[in-house]
Amino acid sequence: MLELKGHTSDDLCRSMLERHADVISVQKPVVALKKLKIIISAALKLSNSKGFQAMSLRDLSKESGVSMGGLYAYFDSKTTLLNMILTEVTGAVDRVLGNPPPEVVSDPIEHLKWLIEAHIRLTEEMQPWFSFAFMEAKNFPAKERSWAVDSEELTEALFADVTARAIADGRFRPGVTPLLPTMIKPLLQDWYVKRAKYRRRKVSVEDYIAAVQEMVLTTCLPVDQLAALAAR
Amino acid sequence: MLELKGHTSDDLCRSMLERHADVISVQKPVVALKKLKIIISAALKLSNSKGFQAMSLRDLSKESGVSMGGLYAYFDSKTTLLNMILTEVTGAVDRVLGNPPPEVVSDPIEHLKWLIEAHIRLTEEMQPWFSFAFMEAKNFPAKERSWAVDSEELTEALFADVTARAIADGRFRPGVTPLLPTMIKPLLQDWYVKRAKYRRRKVSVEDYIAAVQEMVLTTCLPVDQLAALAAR
DNA sequence: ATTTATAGAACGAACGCTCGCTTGACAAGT
DNA sequence: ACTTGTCAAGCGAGCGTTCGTTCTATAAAT
Repeated sequence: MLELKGHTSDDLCRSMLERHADVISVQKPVVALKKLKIIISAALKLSNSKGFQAMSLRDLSKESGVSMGGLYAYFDSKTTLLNMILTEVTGAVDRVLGNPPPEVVSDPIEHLKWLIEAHIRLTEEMQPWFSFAFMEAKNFPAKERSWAVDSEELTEALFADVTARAIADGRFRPGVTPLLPTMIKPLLQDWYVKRAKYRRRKVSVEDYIAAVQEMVLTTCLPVDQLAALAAR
Repeated sequence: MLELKGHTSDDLCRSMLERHADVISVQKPVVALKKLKIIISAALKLSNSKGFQAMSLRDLSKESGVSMGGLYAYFDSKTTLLNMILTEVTGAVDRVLGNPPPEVVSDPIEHLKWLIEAHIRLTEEMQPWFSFAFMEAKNFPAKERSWAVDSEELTEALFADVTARAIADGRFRPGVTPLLPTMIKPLLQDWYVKRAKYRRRKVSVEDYIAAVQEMVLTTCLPVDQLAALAAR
């Protein structure tokens, strides 16, 4: 099974500490990491249930057990807190999807299947982070919003690249819709946007990965290869 | 081309006036309709750019040109305003998708294609309303949220029904993923959630409808029918 | 004259954020 | 061994502001 590394909440908070050392006034790394994890986990919990805007810092203080003043040792404004979280999410996407294992890059179809699996597994392990990013990125100041869009387009570009390579190599059915790379994204996003629904219906990650791969491949592979695919 | 009726902003606001006559204190229908249209359109504009929570009633007052007191002649709380809009959206979905033309209901595959087209065309014409519903439904009190989920599941149920009929009739490939009806929804939603992206890329409604139909049908039709489909 | 509609000041609550004070761990000085 | 000094860390009442909502005075329509 595909293994991904470096995005436990521990890893992510450690990365946040480094990235925002200028704004975080707590010096001792052990203390800082421990508290930051608590604060971020509380922030994700509250934001994902009522929205980031609707979460007041008093809510966050109560949920995390850190006082108002204490919170401001970890960020200098509520908007900074938002950006700190969003930055880690896009960072994780770039790091994971941008580094495919060497054995898949030579075959565009294997690469495509890997991208689908890696994306779904990553969002599964970082589920609250992705829900947060998806829900909140829209509602914010022009600056932050535009790079949220950029990040979305960057992911899509990975699918567009691999699709273009497959077409150039004659591995896809002629005339397959040019919208294919665009349409993969919403299928991947549904896994974390509607996570509760899939949990309720007992759909496993593996089920979902297989379903998306099936749908995408049947859309783009040459017709004469589909029988073999279905037979597996 | 498929024609849908009864969901211009005029129709929708008229319906809002009837449905919430108890809460709207303005008596003269002509005046009420005119102003309500202005208020709702301003509310959708502001909400879709900064989020419903972040839209203050002072923003809304300024944008619509209606005073604070004036606004409260049309709703008795900000939450009521939210519900008034959401109610019209789910109402339109039920009305349109629940009434397929007689000529398609006998054939599950035609019915499926019609559902896809009707959903995308409806969300195209009511785009700001659907964006609003999608973005805001999540962040709200248990009551409103649960029926937002219900409404989502109801739409999905229509796809599940028609899929089940197609399978019973032997019209689908054996072993097609049971997740198919679930996965159609995010494809349909992408049209209004990421409307700006598709506009920027000059993707027309017709293009998008065709692409979704292609993707769905290639996933579920028997392999020996796909060549014919591709040839069209 | 009476009803209907509108404007905008006013209100209490809650917001993000600040700041002076307390705490506690640890090292220096005796 | 004990006291003292130091400073990072944490606290929460309070600041100015803005929120949703209400109210009263006025204007318009009938």
